[in-house]
Amino acid sequence: MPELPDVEIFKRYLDATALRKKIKGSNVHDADLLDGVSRQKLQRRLHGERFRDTHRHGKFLFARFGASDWLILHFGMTGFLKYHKNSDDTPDHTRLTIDFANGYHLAYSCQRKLGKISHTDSVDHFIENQGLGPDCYSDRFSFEAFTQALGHRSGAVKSSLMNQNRMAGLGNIYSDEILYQTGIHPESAVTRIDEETRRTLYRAMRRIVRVAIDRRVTPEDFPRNYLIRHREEGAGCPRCGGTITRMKISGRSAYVCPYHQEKV
DNA sequence: AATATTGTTCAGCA
DNA sequence: GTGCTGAACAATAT
Repeated sequence: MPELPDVEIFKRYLDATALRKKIKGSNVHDADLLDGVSRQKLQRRLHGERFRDTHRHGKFLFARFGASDWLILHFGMTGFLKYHKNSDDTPDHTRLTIDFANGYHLAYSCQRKLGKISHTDSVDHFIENQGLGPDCYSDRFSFEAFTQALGHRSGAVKSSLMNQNRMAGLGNIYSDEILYQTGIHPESAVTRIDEETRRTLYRAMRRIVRVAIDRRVTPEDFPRNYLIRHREEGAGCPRCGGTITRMKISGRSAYVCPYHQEKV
């Protein structure tokens, strides 16, 4: 699940639950996921602190504790958070637990271990070092910034939308959705897309991310004519009566309605 | 059994 | 050096 809208929901969840609660301790259950920080260092630093502030950039969630210590969570393909009291409610595949003085725990679960747990004292430096492009849902991400991020790329437009170094936040599901709703074939070359179409693409991106967050990324609550509700081979396209097909682009499955998504 | 799955990274190639 | 593609990574589900 975790693309930008999912991570935004995780951020709000953390804000509504674990923020400002006193941290009694923490436990990194699986050191495989640690990136650039040792288990001892992270556990020692968290001890006795509180999360004071959160931030999201693309698919990364940052939670500040202490003066300038940030816990960084990336959710890979299967990560999520759960704030719970009873140990019975601990999710399967919990890789990190943070224990609060009020008896609650924040669990970070990640079945497929493709997520990352790290630490930084500067979010800006982390974003820089990671080579992340601007957050594609930020107020500052204007149409001009979008145009610049796409650049004059040679490859398929879907690959550029998903390239975190150009703009951060979109993954396989939402890049498909954006292209589906704008009627652009995912293999279209970026350079062949004219300004008017690019503007349509930009607007669709902003709208779709907003709708996804508003609906709490619950697919059943998405409008019925969204691709996400019909994301399987052979499904009927609710916009034109065509048939949804699957194809490989940059090693990922792209779902497309070839009847109304034209290659340009 | 084979193949699928929302993510990133890195080798290989043009 | 640049930029793109596809395999690899891990753990299931179908």
